[in-house]
Amino acid sequence: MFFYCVQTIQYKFYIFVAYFFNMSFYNIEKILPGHSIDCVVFGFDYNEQELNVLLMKWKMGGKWALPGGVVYKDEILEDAAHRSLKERTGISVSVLEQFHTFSGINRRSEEEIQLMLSIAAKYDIKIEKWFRTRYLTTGFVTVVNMENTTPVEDIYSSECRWVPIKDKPELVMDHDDIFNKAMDHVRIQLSYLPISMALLPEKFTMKALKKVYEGFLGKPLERSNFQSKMLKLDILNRHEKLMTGAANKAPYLYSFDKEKYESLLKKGIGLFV
Amino acid sequence: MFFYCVQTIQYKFYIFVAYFFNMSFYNIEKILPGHSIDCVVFGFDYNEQELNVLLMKWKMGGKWALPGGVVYKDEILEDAAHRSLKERTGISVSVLEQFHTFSGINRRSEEEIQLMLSIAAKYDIKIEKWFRTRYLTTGFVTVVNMENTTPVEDIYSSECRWVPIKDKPELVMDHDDIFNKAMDHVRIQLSYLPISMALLPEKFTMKALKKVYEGFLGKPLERSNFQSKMLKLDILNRHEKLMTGAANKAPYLYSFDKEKYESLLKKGIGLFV
DNA sequence: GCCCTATTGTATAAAAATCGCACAATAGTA
DNA sequence: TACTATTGTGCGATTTTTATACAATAGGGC
Repeated sequence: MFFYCVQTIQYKFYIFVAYFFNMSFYNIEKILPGHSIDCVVFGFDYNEQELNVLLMKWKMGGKWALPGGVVYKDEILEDAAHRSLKERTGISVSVLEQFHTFSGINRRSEEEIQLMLSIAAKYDIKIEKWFRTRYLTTGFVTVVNMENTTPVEDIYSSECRWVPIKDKPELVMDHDDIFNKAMDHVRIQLSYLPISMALLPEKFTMKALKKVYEGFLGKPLERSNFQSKMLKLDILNRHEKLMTGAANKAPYLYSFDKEKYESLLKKGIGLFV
Repeated sequence: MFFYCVQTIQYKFYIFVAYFFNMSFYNIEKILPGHSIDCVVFGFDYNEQELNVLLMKWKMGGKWALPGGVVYKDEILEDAAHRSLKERTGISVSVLEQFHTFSGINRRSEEEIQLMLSIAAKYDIKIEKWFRTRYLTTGFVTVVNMENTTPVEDIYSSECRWVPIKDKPELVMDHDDIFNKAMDHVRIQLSYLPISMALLPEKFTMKALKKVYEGFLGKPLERSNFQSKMLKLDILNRHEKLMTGAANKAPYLYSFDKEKYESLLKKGIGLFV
């Protein structure tokens, strides 16, 4: 026991697994069985001023999913998350924070298994047992500045792009649960940390910052009070005005003061803290 | 691959593993390989008015550890945590919340492996590979009322008891990291949720409630303001006075109003909430 | 019983934070 | 030049927080 051995499996099955998990034949023996990671990457669309999430559309089955991947035997979960996200979407992020490990017995529904099997039948390989293999997955979350990103689909997905969270489609497996839990996680953090720096471009308007908060909180905030509250935190620098071409007063651009921001992050803004 | 089979292993090795993991011979084939759980159980000592943590002392090696255990193939992590805690310490809790999954490559230090091997040598079995097998573990945390508990060691531990957190000894493997992360988790929760109900007896003094908060926050709070803040939350009922025999004014006893407590828990007490 | 001590419950003033609304400033348009 | 939509800011009213004071009181010592 505990010295698990890989059973003799047909070459075709290897290929199938490689297809499914974006791994070369060589890497299969390097993966840690039974555990995967999934990433919930939030981005802010500065033009539309709304919150987005990074999704990919699986070629096999055509459903949308969070970008995720396997963990290698010599890799911690955090590294697996960074690597997988980069490999599968082309996006590198500096911070990925784990928020929950999902261990449902049947994370794949029976309908999804049947769908996969009907597709896989074309490949003429026995994969039912594989689809029924239990995988735990650890969810990671991060927020990034959409502007600097160009999501690229990998060979196992037909699409990879930002989707406004108000338009989020139903996701595969238990990915909707993962997404919702990520929202909760960020919402709670927002109450005691200003985590919005990574979401916005270098310079941004106060309106955009407010939209970020409203996006996660799911409710409108009072404009002038939000502004004064943020300014009073003393983590913003003011720059030139932004001429939009609209017939109204031009807003100032702001940026985060990195040092002050970091020290406030450490301190937190809590009830007793 | 992915159909893992248990290699032929000597009977003695089975026994050893059963010894180590508190499992009957039969259960060995039912466990999910590679993933375990560990529980950080906080209790409040109403007499000494201080925060404690539930620890067990391993017979093998004599070091202290958090109570933990394996996960069965047909079990989610949450159930595994409840079952393991009950089996290994005799303590049943209503809520166990996961807070982090620890995936370090070498969660067991080289010294610990050598120590275990030197002890295991007496059993005349090859176990080095087993001790080097990688296990991820998910940390769970809960708070309970110590008064109603009687920790009982299992056959693999020489002791199981409450330890004041100020006296916490060094723990095995990465259990100190797990403990610290649990403290952080509760401290953050404390900032937006009154989570102290489970820690205290039915009726308690305001002083005890304050000690709970101070225990997690690690800093003193102002007495009268703490009192008025708590009363203003409107979740406490006041009862008869407690005659301690001390030469001073007797404090009232309080209890949580379950309904109001639950609704406040749902609502939270946050910055924008 | 009478003073003393340590602790508890509460009141309150001062300071700070929050909230709602008003209003001036202004980039562009008609 | 008037008008519109939006932004930055001021400010009083209200609420919350903080620090401190003080009365109440259970028991001990005499």
